[in-house]
Amino acid sequence: MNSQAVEDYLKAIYKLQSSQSMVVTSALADHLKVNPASATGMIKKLADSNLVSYERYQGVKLTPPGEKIALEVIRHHRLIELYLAEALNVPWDQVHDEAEKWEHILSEDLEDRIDKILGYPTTDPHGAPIPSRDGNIEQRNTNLLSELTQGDNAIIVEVSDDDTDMLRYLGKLELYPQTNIQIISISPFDQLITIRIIPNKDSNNDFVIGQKVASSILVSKLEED
Amino acid sequence: MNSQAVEDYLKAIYKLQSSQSMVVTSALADHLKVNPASATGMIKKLADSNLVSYERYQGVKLTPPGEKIALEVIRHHRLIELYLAEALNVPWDQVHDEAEKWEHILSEDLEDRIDKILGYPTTDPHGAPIPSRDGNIEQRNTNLLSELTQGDNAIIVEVSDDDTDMLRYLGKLELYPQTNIQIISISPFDQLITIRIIPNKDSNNDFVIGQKVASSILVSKLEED
DNA sequence: ACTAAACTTTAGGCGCACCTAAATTTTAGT
DNA sequence: ACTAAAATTTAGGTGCGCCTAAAGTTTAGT
Repeated sequence: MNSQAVEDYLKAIYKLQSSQSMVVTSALADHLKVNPASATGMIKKLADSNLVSYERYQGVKLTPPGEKIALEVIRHHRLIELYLAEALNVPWDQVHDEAEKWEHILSEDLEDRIDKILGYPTTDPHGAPIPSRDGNIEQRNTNLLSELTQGDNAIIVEVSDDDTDMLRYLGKLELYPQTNIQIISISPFDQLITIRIIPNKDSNNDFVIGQKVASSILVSKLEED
Repeated sequence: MNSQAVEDYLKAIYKLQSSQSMVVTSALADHLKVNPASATGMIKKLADSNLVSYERYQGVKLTPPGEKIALEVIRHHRLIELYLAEALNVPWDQVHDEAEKWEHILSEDLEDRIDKILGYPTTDPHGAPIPSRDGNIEQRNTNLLSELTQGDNAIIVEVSDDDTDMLRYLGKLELYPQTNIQIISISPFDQLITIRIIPNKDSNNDFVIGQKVASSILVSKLEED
């Protein structure tokens, strides 16, 4: 087995696993943009290597060794994203695609050098936690921005990193991780959300986002004033 | 055709072409550590794509488009080597192996960013010239250190970059690019070369190198005092 | 000029990850 | 509980770069 393919599959399973506890073949195939039949084939090989546990027609789940590899790749990916942003000034909407390529060839030695230069960071430019070298990853209590209700105060924790256009748009709106926001209102029927960035008292700067944007933002709720 | 394989073949042909004007199948196969039959197969595909010109049983030569790609890859390789050495403190005997992996995935955008950060450099850590973006590479008038004769003064221009152990050894001897040396003597029969590093007047620091080391160093002769 | 050795190419196969089409299993609606 | 639709797997095939073994070409020595 080619290790790049293995890493891509394990990483995809890891990401999909957060929503469902068992990842279904079609979801995996969709995510990797391969035919479901191809995913089945690869899944069987991964199961033979003990990287996933697999039940025919049911789905797939990472084993501990599979999860370890997934977390190593994710660590590489996020360290590289941050390094590209900090050291090479790559805009945050481009770092993901670059990191997708680099994550598979990063040596342990370079990983350590980058980690050190960045000062042992814990989150990437999109706010996602960087797993530790030994495979620990911070668990957070978050909500989708789309789940909030009128009046809620929250801090943006993380934005999804894989949609360049979305990221550029969020950048324009200045919706970065660590930004405090308040939900001013939610319109009935079409669920448009009016938001205010919090240090800003001027209601002229309120703006409206739709469901698609709102569900690409992870927040942590803050106590009301 | 997988582009990594194509790039590796073109780069290898470029390097071998400097010694012979037509590269023979077995030399290419040796360099790439594949079976000669495999090289033949790939050569045919490269010829079909107009990247090399090929005569059965005679050998292979880069076409202009093939050379352009080769020089782009070499530019990537050398920029990355220098970047790793300068920005990430990777020791000079390790940068080659890392660069071998990174050269194939470097985007134009990142290439430019790295080039700029390094101040548009013209040589890599081993003294090899970095091709320009449009594919020009400095031609030099050099000799192998092993070709010099007693009394010659010379400056080290370049050392071969692909032998980790050799590089570590040269580092220990402080034989870096830009170092001035003098050939003190050459022993008969076994051709051992006694060398002095030139700002050093103390003959106690003279040392002896053999043919293998001497032929991994490119020098430019200096006028006698 | 000939022949043996060295080199190169051809022929036939392999594993990889992918694909389409057909068969199987699960699911959801009545 | 049954059946139609949806999801999944199996079967069979592709291109890729690699391999070994056999056949063909060039070369160097007599």
